Amino acid sequence: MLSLHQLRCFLATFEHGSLTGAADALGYAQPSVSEQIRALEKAVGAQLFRRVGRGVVPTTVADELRPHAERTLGAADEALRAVRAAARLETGTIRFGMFGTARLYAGADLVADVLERHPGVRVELVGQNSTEVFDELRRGRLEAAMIAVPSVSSDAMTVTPVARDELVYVSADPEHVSSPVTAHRLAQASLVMAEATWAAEDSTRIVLRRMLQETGRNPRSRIEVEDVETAVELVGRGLADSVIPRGVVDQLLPRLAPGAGWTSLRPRQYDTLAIVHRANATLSPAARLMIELATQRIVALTERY
Amino acid sequence: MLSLHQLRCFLATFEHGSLTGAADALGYAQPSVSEQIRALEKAVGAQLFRRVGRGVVPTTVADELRPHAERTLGAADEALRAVRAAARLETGTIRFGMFGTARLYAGADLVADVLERHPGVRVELVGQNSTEVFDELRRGRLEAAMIAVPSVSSDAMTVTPVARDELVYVSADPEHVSSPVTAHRLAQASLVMAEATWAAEDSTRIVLRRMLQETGRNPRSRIEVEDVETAVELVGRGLADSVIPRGVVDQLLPRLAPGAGWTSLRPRQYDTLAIVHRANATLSPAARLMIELATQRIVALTERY
DNA sequence: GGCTGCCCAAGGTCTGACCTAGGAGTGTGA
DNA sequence: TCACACTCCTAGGTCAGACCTTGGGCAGCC
Repeated sequence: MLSLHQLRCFLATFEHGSLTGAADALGYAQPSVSEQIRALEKAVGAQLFRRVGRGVVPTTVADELRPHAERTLGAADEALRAVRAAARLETGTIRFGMFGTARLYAGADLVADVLERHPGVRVELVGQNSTEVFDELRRGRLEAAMIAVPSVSSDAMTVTPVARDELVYVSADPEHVSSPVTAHRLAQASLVMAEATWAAEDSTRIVLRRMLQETGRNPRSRIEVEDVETAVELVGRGLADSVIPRGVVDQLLPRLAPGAGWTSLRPRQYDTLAIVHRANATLSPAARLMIELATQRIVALTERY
Repeated sequence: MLSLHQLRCFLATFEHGSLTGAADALGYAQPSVSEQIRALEKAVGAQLFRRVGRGVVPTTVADELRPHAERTLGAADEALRAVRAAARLETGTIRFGMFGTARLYAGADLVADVLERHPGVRVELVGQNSTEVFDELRRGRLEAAMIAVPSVSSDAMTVTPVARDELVYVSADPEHVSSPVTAHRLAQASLVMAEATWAAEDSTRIVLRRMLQETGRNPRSRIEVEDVETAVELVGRGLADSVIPRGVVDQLLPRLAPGAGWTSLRPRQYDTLAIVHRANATLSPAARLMIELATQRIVALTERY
């Protein structure tokens, strides 16, 4: 069986024209190199050197092999170099999970933070929705993520809360936000909710459903849209009200719904922002980096309230 | 230390998403593959797979490694393929030594013979002069050769005579070739001799010198030229006479010296055409091929006389 | 909750990669 | 021409590691 070690010995021997010289250069005893060459000759099925009194002389078959040996060793070196660079976060890809709305107020800054410290890397922020991200984590396709969880609990996952974000009621009608919104009023509201695809599992809705269960009603939305931006824009046009995280309010309301206002729910409701990864997993440097930077960003944004 | 074996296991695991699957595909037990992956991870200094309940999932570092691993294994395969093809005489170079005049009457045909049987190979017929070729052989740069030797004898070389070629006297003056030329007449002749560079060691001259030693004279040439063609042409113009192998007479006289004639020496003198290679050397298929074909050609040409 | 499938860990065998020591051949210099 | 220097090979011994089998733990599925 062919091996890189044999090729290394072959090249050294070829260049020195001598097994002893090659052995010295490689730091081995001469018989060791001799053995490798013999093994290589057996592997390729042809004599590579003529043993001629003083030293050895490559055959034409050796001439043929040499460029291929160099290419092979070069490719192996390159592989090692590339992987080490990736492991040191000099190149390669950093993949991190993040749910849709969190990405709205921390995503771009987080990516900027990473790129500043590690200019060579690619960054992938994956996941539109918390539960989707959660699933990727369970399957191991994702190492760690920042997600919004209504209740902090899991068995196979380690969930580390880093901040909480209040869910607030937004509306273009000043009367709707003149005082905190109770469960009763919420049940009657005409709402637009984002993340249509994942409606049933969306974290915000789970919170709302739990709130409304006390009144014996089911939460109903009048409009379903895919992204929060659209939802906020619809609120701005006065077509519906919505419930969104407080952080998103600061980020989107001035731009997309300048006339709208907001108020708390009563009782106040919160999404918990947490770092999640598989239990018993040792985290890679890349994951640790992302967790640290994401936490800093989220905490800085949410502790102002 | 990185090894091809590790890369093979890595790729199989990557593709199957499972150590067991990779082990089955490679024909190993699962713990063996597991061990290789662990060794590879240690070698590159990064985790390549997350062990996640059912199966394993490649990390982004593994994504980075994969194309390099494929390139490396591909290059190794290519190396093996190229060398095996060269060893089977499908590609690569065949190098064979041949002295100047022999090449004149067998060279082109010999090359044609080789190319007909092995269309993919390159052919190198090296050596202008017998002694030069002999030296290349001693140094191992050449595996085997057909050379002209005045006397068949050597210590470190195996010399196998395959034919002999008579040395004949050629002249444009019919009177000079009307009867066999004795040593006495030869000593007085005005001669043109080829292979000026190697004058002292040229095989033909050694024969002549030995012949003339009996008369107590030294051979003297009036003209020295590099190649036999020029010598024959000068003979054709009547500027000098010469002594050349009989085979060359048939080949060159009609074309380069149409008016010239030839006669034997008295006593007759011969160059021995022999296959030479280092003693105790096992010959490669390429060398055996060249020896066989060259012998056939030379024998076919010389046995007519 | 049992079953299956997958991984790791432990322990044993055997190949092969390495060493040292000694013998044979060749080229060089006295 | 002889001895020395240099190269290669062979022989025999050590040790790492590549492979195996067996058994245990954990996740996902019926």
